Amino acid sequence: MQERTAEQDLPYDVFSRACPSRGTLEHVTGRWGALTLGALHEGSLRFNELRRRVDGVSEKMLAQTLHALERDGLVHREAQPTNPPRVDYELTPLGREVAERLKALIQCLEGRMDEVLASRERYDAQRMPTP
Amino acid sequence: MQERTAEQDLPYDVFSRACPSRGTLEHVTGRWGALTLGALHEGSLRFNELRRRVDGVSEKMLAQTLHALERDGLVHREAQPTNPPRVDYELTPLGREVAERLKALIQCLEGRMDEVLASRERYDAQRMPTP
DNA sequence: CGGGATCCGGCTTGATACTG
DNA sequence: CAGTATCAAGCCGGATCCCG
Repeated sequence: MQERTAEQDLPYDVFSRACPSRGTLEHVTGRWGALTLGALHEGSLRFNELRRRVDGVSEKMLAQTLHALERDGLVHREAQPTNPPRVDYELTPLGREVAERLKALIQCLEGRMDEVLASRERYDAQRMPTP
Repeated sequence: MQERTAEQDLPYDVFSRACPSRGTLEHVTGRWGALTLGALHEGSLRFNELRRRVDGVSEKMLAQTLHALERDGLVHREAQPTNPPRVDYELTPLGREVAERLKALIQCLEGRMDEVLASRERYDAQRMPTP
């Protein structure tokens, strides 16, 4: 048996610069990726619904984010050739698993923000006694 | 009981542009934040150990990342005034909880990369029939 | 060893305008 | 409605030099 630092013998290691899993992790946890997956975890949404839900995202970045997530197989795009066009985005089974974990992280953070904010105040106070 | 889109009545909502939780989420899930927390989840590490473990990070970005995580109360910095100096970084209890969730996400992704890669090939093939 | 300060190129991002 | 195209700006991130 080989000596290894990782606890499992997975073929993909996000800590390696060259591993493709790092790119996917960045799509998932990126600024807009995380929020997009979080929003879609609550249910299927159309483009502009998503845009409103993810406060602050631009059209371009939302489109770009959705493309990356669709390419990675986390989001499914359902376009209906009607007029006006209607496009729904929803999570794939894989996307749902990822979003589940992401949501656990987000809720953990949201629930502990008081501690975070308190820590920030302590940190800042200690560094800025008398400017 | 109020009608709400969110499933819980938390005071912090990461979907709002102005909520401080969004900033913390970005520190945690940011390019280097996620990998740094992941690395520290395996145990306490010194600056340059961390630098080697998180393949590709520069001194500046690692320092910057560690400051943000320390300020948010996720990482504890233990400096020993020896010569040469020795500084150890370790997760706080709060940081451990966050890292736990993060690790679940990372391992989920690493374990499903074959699906992701297959999806990418399908996506690319469908868009590039004959350049 | 463990950083801080500075410079600077380029990728990411945000407006805006346009299309189907 | 659901995007694409274009372009300028700005911040990210790397390289370098420095210090305790």
